[in-house]
Amino acid sequence: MKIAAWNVNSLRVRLPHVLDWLAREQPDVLALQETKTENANFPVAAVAGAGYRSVYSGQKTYNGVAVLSRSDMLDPVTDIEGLDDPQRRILAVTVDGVRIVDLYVPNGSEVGSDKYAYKLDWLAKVGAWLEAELARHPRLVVLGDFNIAPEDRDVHDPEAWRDKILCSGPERAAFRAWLDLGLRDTFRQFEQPEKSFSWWDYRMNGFKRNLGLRIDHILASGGLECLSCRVDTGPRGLERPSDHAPVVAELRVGAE
DNA sequence: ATGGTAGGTTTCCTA
Repeated sequence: MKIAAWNVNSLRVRLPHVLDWLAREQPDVLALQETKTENANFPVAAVAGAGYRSVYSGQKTYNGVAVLSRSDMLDPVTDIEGLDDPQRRILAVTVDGVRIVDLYVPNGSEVGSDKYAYKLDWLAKVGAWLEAELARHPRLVVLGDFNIAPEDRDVHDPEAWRDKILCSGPERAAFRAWLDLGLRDTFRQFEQPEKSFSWWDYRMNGFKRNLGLRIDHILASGGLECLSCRVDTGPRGLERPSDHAPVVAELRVGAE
């Protein structure tokens, strides 16, 4: 299964990039974040024209997640017990026996802010749900925009970002706690170029100067073998790009 | 400490 995660920062604006990328990369599954599209306006027909089915959980203006797949998607879940959240950030589906959890983790704005407290609470509650989801589904993928750079090597300037949002100790601890549930960061299973990132600020020529962070991730459970994982920086260099690049992994059902 | 850019039922909010 070739699977990818991409924060598109408005699917309406990015639809041409997404359709071109699907045609070129031919993934089995593409998980989108920040679609910023109400369900009634989701571009189902354009996506179907590219050979993909759509499942989505959207809202006006902010957030929004969707999964595009060549195969049927079963048992969609958009809300979890104990998290009464109107923000559309979670979408789980099952494709070919693999449980796929598409997440748009809250940004958190600033360490110490109300949004930061919401982020940490969200991470704890979703983590508890993932633990149960892992017990139900030995073949589990958790992917999307985590808004967490797990380690200093995931940050272009670790000292400037020290204890800042996306890099703070509690955020990194929450990420590690998710790994400790039995998930692997597939990107780090392979040798990677130095300064590999998945997001670059639109400001200050961030992409051209590679002033990025690696905050988009594909985590896989022990029931899945990962054959490769990379960031495709190509779309970030296009005209009118998303500020994120797609992360792509090849998974195979393992022995477990 | 500030600002730069992008998207959105836009004159601020979010990232």
